[in-house]
Amino acid sequence: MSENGNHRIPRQFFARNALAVARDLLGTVLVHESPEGHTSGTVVEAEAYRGPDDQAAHSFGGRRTARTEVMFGPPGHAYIYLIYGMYDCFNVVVRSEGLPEAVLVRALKPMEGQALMAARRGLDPAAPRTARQLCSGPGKLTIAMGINRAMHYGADLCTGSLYFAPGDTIDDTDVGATPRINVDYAGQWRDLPWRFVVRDSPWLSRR
DNA sequence: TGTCCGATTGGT
DNA sequence: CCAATCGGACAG
Repeated sequence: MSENGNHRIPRQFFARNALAVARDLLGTVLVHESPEGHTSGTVVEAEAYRGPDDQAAHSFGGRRTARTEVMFGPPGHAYIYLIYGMYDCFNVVVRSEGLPEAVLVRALKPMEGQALMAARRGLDPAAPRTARQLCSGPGKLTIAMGINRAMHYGADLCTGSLYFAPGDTIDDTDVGATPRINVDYAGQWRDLPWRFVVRDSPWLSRR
């Protein structure tokens, strides 16, 4: 369907290190214009992954395989991977070609198309607690937004139907930084505060 | 080819 | 706390 005023955040925005992009992605709006309908949500939680030095990153050690290939390409494309054999996680490739960095989008505040999101998630759209469960985790938001690896791996987020649009500007005082979730295997990188959140947002992952 | 395990989630 | 579930990474 047609858009009114929404425009895509330009590739230049993503051509920076993962920490800067993860922080600045807070407040922007992830939009997916899919055949089934239009959904969108404001980013409230994102994590930075910096390969090849970052032991938590899939690109650690310069690991370049069919899965991580897109991380080595130009910024502004989707890196999507299957986790635990069940869920797809959505990342934006950042920095520049040859430097495999990415930002994992972990939670959104649902905006447009919440009924469609609930349907995709198999939740009762009328239940009072549903809104909170729609996009409060990386595996949940891909389902709610209709994002999957078959359709979106490597997708150009600056030209296609899946993109980020400008949204709220989040002041530094409203940004929290904590260690990333579930990266206990990452040695000294485990405790780095590379998870950025909108402070006190009710839409974050993990209750 | 075989084995191990995960950037998660939802139920016990 | 724990099972679900399967592709990727790597050893042999």
